[in-house]
Amino acid sequence: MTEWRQYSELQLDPVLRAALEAFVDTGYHGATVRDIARRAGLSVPGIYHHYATKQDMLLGILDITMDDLLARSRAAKEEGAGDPVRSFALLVECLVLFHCYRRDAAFIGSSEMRSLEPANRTRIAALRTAQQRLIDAEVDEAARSGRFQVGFPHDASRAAATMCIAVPSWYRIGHESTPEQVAERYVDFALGLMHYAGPRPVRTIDRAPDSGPLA
Amino acid sequence: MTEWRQYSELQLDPVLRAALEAFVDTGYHGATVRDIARRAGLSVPGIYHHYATKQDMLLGILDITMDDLLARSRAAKEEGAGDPVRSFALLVECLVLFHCYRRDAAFIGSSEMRSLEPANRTRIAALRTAQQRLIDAEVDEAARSGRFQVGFPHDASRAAATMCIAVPSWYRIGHESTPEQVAERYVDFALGLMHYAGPRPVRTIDRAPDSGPLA
DNA sequence: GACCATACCGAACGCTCGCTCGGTAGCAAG
DNA sequence: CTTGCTACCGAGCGAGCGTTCGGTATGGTC
Repeated sequence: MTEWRQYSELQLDPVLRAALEAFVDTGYHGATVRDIARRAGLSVPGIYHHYATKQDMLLGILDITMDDLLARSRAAKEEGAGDPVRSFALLVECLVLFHCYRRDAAFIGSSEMRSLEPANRTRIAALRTAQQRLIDAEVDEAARSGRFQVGFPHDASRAAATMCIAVPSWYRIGHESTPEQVAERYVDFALGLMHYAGPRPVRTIDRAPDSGPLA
Repeated sequence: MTEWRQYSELQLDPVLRAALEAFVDTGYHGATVRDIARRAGLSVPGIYHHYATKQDMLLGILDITMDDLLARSRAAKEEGAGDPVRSFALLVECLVLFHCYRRDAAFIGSSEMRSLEPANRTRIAALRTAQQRLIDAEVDEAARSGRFQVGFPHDASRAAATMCIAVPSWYRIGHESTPEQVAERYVDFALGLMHYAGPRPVRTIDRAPDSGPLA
C-alpha cells in the first residue's frame, strides 16, 4: 500500500455490501437478515450459504475495513519517516481521507464495536488501538523535541484522532467540499491543536471535485 | 441555570434510568423491554404503565438530556458575553464537563439519533443544531475580528465540537483525570485548533477529585 | 452417464420481541 | 363501605427474529 491517497470502491462481496448498507441504515441489531437478503437480491438461505451468522457479516466488514485503514496509515506514516511532525500530518490526512471515502464502513467501525461478541470485539479493538498508537508515537516524539507545545500529548493525540473519526457523522461524498479539501483543513486544525507554530509540513494534493474515481 | 459547572445526579425516573442503562449496554434496538423492566425492578406491564412505547423512553431521555445541555450552554455563553473568544472557551468547557458528567446520556444522544422515528428525530436534531449554532456564532465573530486565524470557521467549529462530543467514547467517571482537568485541556486544544495565539481567556476552576458530588 | 461441489431457494422451526388483556392491592374521598 | 384512581403484575398475543432443513439447478470431472 504505497498509494494510500488513492481510493476505488471498497472490495466487498455482494452480501457484505448489502449488510453494510443495512447496518448503516438501522444499526446492527436493527438490521434483519431478511433485509440484508433483499438488498443483496438473494433469499435468506442464500445469505447463509456465504456467512454462517449475522455476526460474521459484521466481523467481515470490520476486518476488511480495519486492514485497509491500517495498511494506508502505515504507508502514510512511512512517507514522513524521520520527521514526526510531517508523519503526524500525513497520518491525519490519511485518517480524514479514509473517513470520507470509506464513510459507511468507517462509521460502522466506530458505532458498532459494542455489537461484536466479546472475543471478536477484543480482536478488532486491538486493531483500533494499533491505529491510535501510530499517531501517539509521532505526537510523543514531536512533543519531546518541543515542536508540539502541548502539555498532555496523549490526550491531544486522542482529541485529534476523534475529531477525524467523527467526520462520517456529517460528511458524505457529494458534499460541497472534496475529501482532499476536508483533509487539508483537518491537518491544519490538528497541527493547531498541537500548538505547532512552524511551517506547514505537507500540502495535500488537491483533486478536482469531478476527477476522482468516487467523486 | 447559572451554575452550569455544577452537576448532581441527572433527574431521571426509575424507568428512564433503567432504559438509559440498557441502551448504553446494547443500543436501542438491542435493548429489550424485558431487560429494562428487570433493571428497573418492575414487570413488563409495570414499565408500560409509565411509558407507552420503548420509543417514548428513548425520546424522554433525549429530551431531558438536550434541555439540560442547552440550558447549561446558554448560561456558559452568557458568562462570556461581549468576548467571543471567552464565550467560545466557556462553551467548550461546558460541553466537555457535560460529556463527562452526563456521559451515558450524552453517549445515547449522539449514538441513537438514528433510532428515533422521523418526527422525533427532527425535533431532537433541531435542538442539536441549536447547540452547534451557539458555538458557530462565537467562532464566526472571533474569526471576523481576526482573533481566530482560521480559514474555515464553520468547519473548525464543527471539528472542535465533535472532539468534545467524542469524549464519552473513552472517558468515564473514575478516570485518572477529573472532568475539570479534561475540560481545561480541551479548551486549550480547541483554542489551538482555532489558531488563537493570545492569552488564555479562562481558567477552569479545578475541583479536587474527591470533592465533587459525582467524583 | 455418474458423481460431486457450488450456489442458491421455499418453507418452517423455536424463540423472543414489543405490547396488551384482565386482573389485584393500596389508598384517599364521599 | 363503596367508589375511583394510581401503580402495578401473570399470562399471553401476534409478529418477526436468526437460523435450518430438505431440496433444486448448474457446471465441471472422470
